[in-house]
Amino acid sequence: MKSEKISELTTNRMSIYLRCLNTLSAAGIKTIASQELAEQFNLNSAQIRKDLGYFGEFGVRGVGYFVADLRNHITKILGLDKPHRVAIVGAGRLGTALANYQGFGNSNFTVVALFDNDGAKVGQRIGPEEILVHDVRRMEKVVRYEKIDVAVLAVRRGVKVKTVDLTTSLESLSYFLARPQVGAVTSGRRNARFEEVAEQKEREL
Amino acid sequence: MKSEKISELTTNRMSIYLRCLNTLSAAGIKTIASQELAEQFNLNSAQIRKDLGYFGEFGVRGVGYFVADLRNHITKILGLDKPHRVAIVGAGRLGTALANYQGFGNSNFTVVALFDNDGAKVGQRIGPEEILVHDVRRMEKVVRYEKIDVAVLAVRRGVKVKTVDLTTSLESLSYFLARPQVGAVTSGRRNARFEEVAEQKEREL
DNA sequence: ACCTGTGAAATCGTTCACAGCA
DNA sequence: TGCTGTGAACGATTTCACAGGT
Repeated sequence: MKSEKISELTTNRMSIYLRCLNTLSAAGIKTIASQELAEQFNLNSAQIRKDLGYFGEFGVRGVGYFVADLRNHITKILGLDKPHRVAIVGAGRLGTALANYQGFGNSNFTVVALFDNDGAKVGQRIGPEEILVHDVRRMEKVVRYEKIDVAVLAVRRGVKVKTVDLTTSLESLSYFLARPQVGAVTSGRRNARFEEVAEQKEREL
Repeated sequence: MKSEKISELTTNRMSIYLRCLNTLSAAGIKTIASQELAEQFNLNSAQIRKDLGYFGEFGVRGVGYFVADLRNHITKILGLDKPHRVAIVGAGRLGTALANYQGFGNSNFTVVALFDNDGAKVGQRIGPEEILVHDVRRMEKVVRYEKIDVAVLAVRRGVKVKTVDLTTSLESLSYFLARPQVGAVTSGRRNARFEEVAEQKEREL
């Protein structure tokens, strides 16, 4: 375990390993070798060992990794054992779909607020959780008050539609959130603390 | 212009350049230097010149690139001057949303078929274009008959939700489709000919 | 015997820096 | 002079290969 900078490529893969470990765990599989894990994603087994090696020595020589054990480690490493409070900026179709999306239900990400600059939308409550749509101008205040630590841009003036893998992105982001000062993002030019989810013209998905 | 393998990173950026050129063109701007273009995306100007350099010499020293000209070149390079016929596999919520999605309207991608293994869905017609839902078992036949050259997986058994940038991905894919034998994908582990859009559990977006 | 952990090598991608042309 | 095109330098990431535990 070295204290190098961790690249986003690595944290993305950590998230993928975690999903695989969850499946293995559910299937009752107790141990797994890097070689077997690698075959699931056609990755090189050395890459998996290297990725894990940045964070510690979790394996047993001659055996492999204990599934439950490694799963716990990665969950901690990615900061997924701590809750995250998410704001969605843009209460259009995509933002609304995200607010309704139950897929985060069993994760530690909770959508706690929406923001929009359309006065007609401000004050509305969206989805089963009745999440309030705030005026964007009140963002700073609401972010502080609601202790929001992740923002998802679901709308912005612009030309592009850009969608990212929400689960991997949020889990990867969680890693960097868990290390306020330490790990600067070494790959990619995006600011890891402000994950863009979509930029679109007028029409939304 | 060398005949090197083109990486997916490059074709992705080509798609981005194209979008920018469309905007510049609409704004009536005639020429652009790599430096100015680079500033739009905080990229290095050499990277843009290098990317373009894989495909030819499109610039004029001392001037830059002619917007209309470069736009035409990139459109051709990405194979976007030729139509693509898209099938969506999975007629669940996401697949239906994609079939309804008008965002491809002015592009050369046309959704011509949906597939599902749910007998209740087979035979239905989706969206304003009334795209027919076929039985997955007839996929091979329909693909041939409808001359489908791009498939989008909108559903699959699995655990993950994975979303990719549709526009950039399809445009990038188009490049590799345009070169049947030549350019193998050099980066990434996905098969460029089978672009995955989403894998989800039961519930869909 | 098997599989991890990790330096070293190889590969891949980006940026520099400058020759050369308009 | 200004900007392209590109070899060379650099930096980052992946893969090899093997020493070292169990």
